[in-house]
Amino acid sequence: MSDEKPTRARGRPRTLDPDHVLKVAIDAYWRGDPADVSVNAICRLAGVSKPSLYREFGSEDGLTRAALERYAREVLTDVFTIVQSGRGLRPTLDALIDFAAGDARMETGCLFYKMRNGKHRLGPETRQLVDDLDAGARAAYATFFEACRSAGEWSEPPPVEAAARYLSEQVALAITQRASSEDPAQIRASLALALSVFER
Amino acid sequence: MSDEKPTRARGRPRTLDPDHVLKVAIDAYWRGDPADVSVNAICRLAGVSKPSLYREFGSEDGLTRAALERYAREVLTDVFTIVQSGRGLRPTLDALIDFAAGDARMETGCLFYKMRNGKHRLGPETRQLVDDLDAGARAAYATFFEACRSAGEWSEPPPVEAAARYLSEQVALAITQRASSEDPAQIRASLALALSVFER
DNA sequence: GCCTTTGCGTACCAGGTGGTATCGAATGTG
DNA sequence: CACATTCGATACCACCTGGTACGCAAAGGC
Repeated sequence: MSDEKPTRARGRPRTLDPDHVLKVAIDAYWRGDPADVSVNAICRLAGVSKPSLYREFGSEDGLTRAALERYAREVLTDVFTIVQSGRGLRPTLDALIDFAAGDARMETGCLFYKMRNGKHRLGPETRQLVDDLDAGARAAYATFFEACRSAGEWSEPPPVEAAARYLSEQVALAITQRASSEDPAQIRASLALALSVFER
Repeated sequence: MSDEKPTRARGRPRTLDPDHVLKVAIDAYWRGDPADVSVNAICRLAGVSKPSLYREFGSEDGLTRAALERYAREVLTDVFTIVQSGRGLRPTLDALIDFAAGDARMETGCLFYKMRNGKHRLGPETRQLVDDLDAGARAAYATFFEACRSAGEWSEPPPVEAAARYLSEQVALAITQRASSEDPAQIRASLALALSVFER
């Protein structure tokens, strides 16, 4: 493609900073409930006019999708890294517990889970991305259990898909609870209890 | 009190049927997401004018509170009955699993949990009722575990409060998942796995 | 017959939503 | 210089929200 350059600067130079807008949007969506944050609010917070935002992202759906995309790239990556680290069963589960119940970034919950909880309110693009991320996470968990089983670390009845679903939902539950300012210690204890089913 | 009578019929006789309105409201809230059902929609569905509804319930908060109150009286009661049935540990947990993963009424989720999930969107009265019901449920679960411990059926480490929280949240998770049309068999399997921590 | 009392419903309110038409500002190009 | 081109911002759109003012209908009391 020839338009990979920073685009011919012919007309009025742009003052809009899409990166900044996206940061503000992610922060606002993440801190509260995505469904309660309007584009007007984002514009106000980012100091940007509404038409500028719409020129950049096309629609509210485009904005939320871009926000979730970036969030996945910058934050969710860490979870995949943990799961794919190749450590054993117990160390990996412990690392997941640490992340879900301890990581400071999850203090107000997870933007992904917040969007997933209100999936029916999202636009089609964002909803699709949510579904893709969800499927990706479950797949990662499944290959993790598969590896553990191959390594002989785990030979209990639940099939890997069921275990992956279970692990995924327990982590989601724990992180979601952190958004309602519950006691992190109790959240950690509950998650540890839930994941103790993989013990013996 | 002397005004317990059907109220002096002096003026125009009322045609509004609060019972019917409440039924319609509960059904609409329950089927979808309470936050997505407006008073306008309730009025349309119930065939009632908005001022009539406001004369009866005062505000949207009053309506949602009345709906949740009745829902608790008619549906949630069954859960309390199960927990307080005095059966043993395993039978009670199995009955809870049956209810959460099998009961036809939970096919579209639980109105209480739907409201709890979007608690910040509720009015003060309804939110208070949600908190009260939540506390009541946890208390019931706690006394249940206490009884099991006294009966010598259960002597594992988790303190009763932690166990109560855990059980409460696992049941909530299972019922909430049913609202997203997931496979009931998998929901049941996940919940059974989660509650297997109380096994030995 | 009137008058009071009560309830119902139309038609409205202010405020917020996602989204856009339009005009002016700021640049490079001829 | 004038022009095309690109961007930004005001000011608007239709629609929906929770909530209400007000006039009319339907009854009992006198």
